[in-house]
Amino acid sequence: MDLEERRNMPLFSIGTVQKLTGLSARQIRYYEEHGLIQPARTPGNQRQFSFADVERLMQIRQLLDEGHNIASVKRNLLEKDRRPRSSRPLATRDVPDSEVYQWLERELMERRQTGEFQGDLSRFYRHR
DNA sequence: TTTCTAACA
DNA sequence: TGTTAGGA
Repeated sequence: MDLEERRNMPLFSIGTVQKLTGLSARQIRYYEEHGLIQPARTPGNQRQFSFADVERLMQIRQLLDEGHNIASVKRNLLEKDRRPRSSRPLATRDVPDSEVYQWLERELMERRQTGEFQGDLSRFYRHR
């Protein structure tokens, strides 16, 4: 199983992704309607998000925080999708999982400090 | 209990 | 975007 395979493996429910990204479930579903993300589905029709989906949603959140509207975010991401191997094959490197995990942890720590989490994820970290 | 779709005092 | 209804 290679890295890309792991990044695209469906693992999280919308509730988890909601906490991870700080976006509401409503927003997450809305972005899917607009083709910004395409999470997998369980046999029961429930969404299952991969690390790749979570990263993408975090990127959407970042753009939103920077003041972009949905249309702007949409253009930004669709543009990125249009040139996967064409204009960024040699320019882009594969991000190692270890780096992704570090990034995710940093994001989570920041939100925990700002009280964005209600302590439900605190068990994932050492209390010092 | 959580998530899903559809729709709007 | 929030929120609610009604079902899985």
